[in-house]
Amino acid sequence: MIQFSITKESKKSRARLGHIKTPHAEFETPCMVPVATQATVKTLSGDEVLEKTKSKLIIANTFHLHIKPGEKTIKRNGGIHTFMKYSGSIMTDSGGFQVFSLGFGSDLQTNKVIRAGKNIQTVAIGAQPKHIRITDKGVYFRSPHDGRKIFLGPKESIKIQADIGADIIFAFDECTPPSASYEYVKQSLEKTHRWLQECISAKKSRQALFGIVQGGRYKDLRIQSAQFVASQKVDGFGIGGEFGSNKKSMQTMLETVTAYLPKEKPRHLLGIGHPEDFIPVIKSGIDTFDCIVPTHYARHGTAFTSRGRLNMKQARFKNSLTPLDPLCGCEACGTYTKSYIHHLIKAKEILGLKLLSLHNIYFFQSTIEKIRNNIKKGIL
RNA sequence: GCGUCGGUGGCGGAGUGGUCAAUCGCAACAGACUGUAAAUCUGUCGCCUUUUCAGGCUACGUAGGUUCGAAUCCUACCCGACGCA
Repeated sequence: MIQFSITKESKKSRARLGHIKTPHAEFETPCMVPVATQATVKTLSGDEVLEKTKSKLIIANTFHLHIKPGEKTIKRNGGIHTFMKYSGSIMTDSGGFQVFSLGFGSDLQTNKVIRAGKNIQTVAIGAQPKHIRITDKGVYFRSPHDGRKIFLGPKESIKIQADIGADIIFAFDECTPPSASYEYVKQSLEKTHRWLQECISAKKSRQALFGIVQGGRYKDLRIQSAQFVASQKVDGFGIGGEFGSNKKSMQTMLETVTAYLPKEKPRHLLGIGHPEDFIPVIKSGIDTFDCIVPTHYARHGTAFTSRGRLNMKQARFKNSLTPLDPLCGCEACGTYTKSYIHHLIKAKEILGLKLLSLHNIYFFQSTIEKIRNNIKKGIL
């Protein structure tokens, strides 16, 4: 179980300051949740995440941990916290995103957010992805590693998540593709809602269960979903999928959704979080959100800074003796020059990826800390 | 000294008469990435003309030659590897 309290509500927007206490840690919201798909925030140890990136909540993945190493192994280790030696709070995503990423996402070669101008084939009602099969009971996957068949439905997901042992677990949903037709999303939504009820009755543990609001880019479906999930016995809310092809439509949609959610329960936005998204997302009433961006971009050589993105592969940093961001208080910025980090990245040294991951997460959290302060001061 | 094989763009290495500014790999340069299979993917990569499905120039060790046409054939020279003295 978790405790959530709201410490301040903005008068200027739907933003709120909050406090979450889980069996493992407590922290202030809004905050960004680093992604630890395979029980590691890639390149960082649990201690490093906790002590060097200001992150007290991370999110791991049910589907991937089920395949490797298997939930039983994690259980034998005493649960995911002791397994990965992270003493903060942990969420597990249910595997619902893999219904998209290994399904239509893979077929259409698209991400969950479509860039404006990019045309993706519409997914019509009744369509099935090539490599997985979505049924009323759950989803037949193929393991990305060896191709073996894996079935995941609401009961299976909840059971696996119980063994993994995170503080907060998510209901099994279908994350619909951004190009899904209205009819497809409508039908999928009914299934996701049914699955939520099955998740609720399957849950035996004391873990907090978050139900997920879907509905794609269709406002009435989003409202319908928010109302349904709000009516269920859940401890909080996840908001998933895509919200339209521009940032403005995302904020509008999120404001619509949160308006239908009881304010005393926490809201987690799944898989969104470029720095330019922070303010619109937080202003629309989101408490936590996870994103691969800080770590994923780090491994591709990008540093996020108060002066924008830096592509650390570029030769212009070869002899730059200043830190990534002079305003940043992270270990990487306090210790190393851009010249050194540029060298590490060019030389494909692992430390470079690690320092950028550490910096990016710290930078994201610091930026959000400033936003929290602005809410506190009544500016936002 | 004789013989054999070889010298190709930053590097490695294809190509053996025209469709070759030259396959490919690496490096370099630029870009993408939003509930992470992928530390990955995409583009550019001789020089010049504003970018161009456009045009011009210089290129395959050096210098000549054969040919309508040569990185590709011939001659000489230089350099390298190996073999024999």
